[in-house]
Amino acid sequence: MAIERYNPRDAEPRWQARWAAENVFTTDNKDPREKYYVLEMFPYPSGRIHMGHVRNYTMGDVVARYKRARGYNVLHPMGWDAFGMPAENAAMKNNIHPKTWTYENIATMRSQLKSMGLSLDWSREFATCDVEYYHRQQQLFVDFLEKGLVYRKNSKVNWDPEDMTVLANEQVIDGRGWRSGALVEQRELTQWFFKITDYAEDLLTALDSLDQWPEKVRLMQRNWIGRSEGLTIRWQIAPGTAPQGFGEIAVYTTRPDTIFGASFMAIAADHPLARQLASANPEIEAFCDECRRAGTSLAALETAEKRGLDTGVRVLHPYDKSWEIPVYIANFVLMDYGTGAIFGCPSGDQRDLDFAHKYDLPVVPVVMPADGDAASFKVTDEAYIGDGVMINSRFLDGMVPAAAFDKVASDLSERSIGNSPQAERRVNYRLRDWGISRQRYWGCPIPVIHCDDCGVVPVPKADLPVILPDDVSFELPGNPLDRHPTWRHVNCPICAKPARRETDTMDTFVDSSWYFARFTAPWEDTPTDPQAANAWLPVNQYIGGIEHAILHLLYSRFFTRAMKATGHVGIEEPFKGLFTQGMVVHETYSRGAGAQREWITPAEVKIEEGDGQRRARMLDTGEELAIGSIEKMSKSKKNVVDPDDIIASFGADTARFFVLSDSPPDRDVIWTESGVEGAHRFVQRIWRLVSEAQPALLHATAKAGEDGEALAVSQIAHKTLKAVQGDFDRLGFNKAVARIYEFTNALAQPLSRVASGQADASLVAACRQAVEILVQLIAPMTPHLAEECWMALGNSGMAALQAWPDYDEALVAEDVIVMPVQINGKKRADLTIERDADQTRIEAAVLDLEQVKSALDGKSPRRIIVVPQRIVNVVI
RNA sequence: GCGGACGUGGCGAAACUGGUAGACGCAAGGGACUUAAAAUCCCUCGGGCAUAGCUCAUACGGGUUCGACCCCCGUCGUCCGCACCA
Repeated sequence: MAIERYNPRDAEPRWQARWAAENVFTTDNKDPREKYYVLEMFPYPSGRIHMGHVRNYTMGDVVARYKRARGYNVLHPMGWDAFGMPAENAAMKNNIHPKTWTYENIATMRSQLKSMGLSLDWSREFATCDVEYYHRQQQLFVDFLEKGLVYRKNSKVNWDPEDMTVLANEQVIDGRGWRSGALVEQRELTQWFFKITDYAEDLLTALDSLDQWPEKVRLMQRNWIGRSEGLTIRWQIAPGTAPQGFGEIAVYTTRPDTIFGASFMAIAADHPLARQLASANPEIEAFCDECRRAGTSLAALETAEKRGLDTGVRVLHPYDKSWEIPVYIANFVLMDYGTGAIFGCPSGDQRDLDFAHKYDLPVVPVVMPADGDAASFKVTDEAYIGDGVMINSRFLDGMVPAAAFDKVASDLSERSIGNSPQAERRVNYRLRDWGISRQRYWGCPIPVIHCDDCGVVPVPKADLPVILPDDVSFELPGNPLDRHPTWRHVNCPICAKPARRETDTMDTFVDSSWYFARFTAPWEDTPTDPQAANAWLPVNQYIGGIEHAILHLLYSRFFTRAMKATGHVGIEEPFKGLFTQGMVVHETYSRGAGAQREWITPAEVKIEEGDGQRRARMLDTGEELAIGSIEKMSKSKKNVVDPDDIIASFGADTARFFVLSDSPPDRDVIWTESGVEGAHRFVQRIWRLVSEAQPALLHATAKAGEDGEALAVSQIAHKTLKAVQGDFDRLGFNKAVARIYEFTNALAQPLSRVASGQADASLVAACRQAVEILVQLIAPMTPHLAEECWMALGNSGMAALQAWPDYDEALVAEDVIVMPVQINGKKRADLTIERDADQTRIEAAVLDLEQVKSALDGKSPRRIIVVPQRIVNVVI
């Protein structure tokens, strides 16, 4: 009988249509079953989906389908992170409206995602650029404003003078705008900020509770928040050395114990004292300007020389009024950390040491190793930063640094200058407040109005949404909202006099900081339905790229807290489980070299293998190409494989199965043509095995046999079921794939016997049950194939709706097991024995083995180690 | 510089809590079927000696243990994150 090859082009759209028609994946909030929320990071609608999306959404879909089978009420939604610069860039370049561009891209990508057969609840879909969505975001903003979680302040920003816009630090490359190439300026602008620092401590300590997050991500967030404990010390200025009005300088230090090693003080170029001095002294002014310019380029910091300028100002040592210390302006001191001023202890800090050498300042060692000799210990080229014992520090001598820290802290805290203590213990964070103002069109308008009389007035909720105008032009650089003829002119909501709208829009990271909450009730006219949000959140399993380890995931954690403070949710942590998946990478192909190098896309390349050689040739001309390194798929290297092409030639199931195979999901997976073909072979093989045996399986009536081959088939089926279940629980998709391959290999023989009529009724019955289990195991990964097989087996209903089978413990645990027998730690024999055999019985059986007898040669063993059900080791 | 992760066949990788190292897939080689090809099926596949079995082998050098890819110490290498944070 001729078996037709499985045809995904026919089967896949058919099942997708049926799932949609029967609303199989639409989620009901009122469903009483236990809830499970699985979410993948939503895509930016850049134009087309790429293989990274395929991998990300396939993993999430496996979890969703698996959890659904396990009886959960699963929420698995999809949306679009749709505001952002690329739409405006496209508008400027191609004269297409950002809105048109974005929604067209969404339409394309939506149909691409649908062709993957993802079990998504499309009824909850939204884009962040939908008025419906950003309306609610404006409501949130107003609530945050009322709660004091939003404020305005002057802030230094990277300003691109050509494009007339603010750039993020990442968009400044070597001091120039990434688009315009213009030299970036530092500008002071009034910007809106979210008070994320209010939650710094909480965001830090709560990381400990996120035990289903990768340790790596938690560590990155810990470092980003950057907590330090120290002391702010006020140093008095030596009379007559500083301009009027400056009597002291406050310094933040984490090492007050090293105070007797101080040999200079350094302040930032933007420190008030530095500014004051600069205004009266051109030399100082020039130096400060230079420091500011250098600060523009992040990359330059790596190599920038530590430089300083002696201001002539002197401060008095807190413990010795006769000890004067010079004050420098230095290019490495940051105004926005601590107090913008430091004291330098060259012996205990490499940077301070370099500075001291350069400007010939004293180097006094104050900490030495515990076993050191105070008389001879010197710091010359390398600062000593380790623990140890205090020296050259008067009354601190002999203490450990931690004790010296406490002594100085309590000492100076009790003294006062004027009415306040000379020093205070302080906790500092590296984390800055989140600046969200963007001088852009394609973003959520910040809903406030500037009135000359009433100041900054939030737009009343009844007047929301503030809708982006459609009639804007992109012919000129800058923010189109600024030059719109009418949009910005409104009346003040308080005094009704003419006023101006805020024309800045919000950072797009705001949009993605709460979308997961919106999915729980996207129909509400408030940002959330707190009841629904609390029922679904936190997201049980969030899946996305490691590149969002800090920004998006930290902002979302802050936002959830802010939403709790304003009554929109009752929880603090948005994501209970987080999984960061690896990238899809591909070999690169090219011809030519250097500047002439031309990259060739894999679709035009064929690979030849043999005799240990691997060659790449042009498909059409046969020209040999250079095979380059394996890299992330990117347009510039052209090593991109289009998911549409793969789905068209192999089907979605093959693509899905391939991205789950081979590599652990948190590591990069290498896309190879032969690997895809392997996955496709598997899909065809399953179909062939099922359809060849189908006529016989359809008529299986007997009970599965409890011995011989039928038992073996049942055992492997249930063992695989148990193992794959565990793999899915731990997101070990590559292991699940391997086990399913093994299972399939084991079924091939019995099934071919079934197909050719050589199997007895009990084997046929066992095979039928095993095949059904196989189909259910593959259903989360290759759902269309599973439906097709499920139907072929004569079952009614859809595979997608079947409950996960329970494995039979009796079939998983065998009565008789094979234990490896080692002699002196090396495997020498196998022992077949009852599973529950006791120590004595095993020892006796082992000593009876030929290999053991000959090794012992009549002697008795020194020891026999028996690990029940695992291994035996005979020590001779 | 600071912090972290990783290192296993030709390749991607398995190996539970310290218990048979290399499952599974890819590639390769050989064979069957076929006029032929595709598809499919069977065999081999870490190194060495030898083909039964022995021996070496999880980056390298030590250690702990009856037993180490796994734990400890040291060395080398790769990747990632942060980076003037006082």
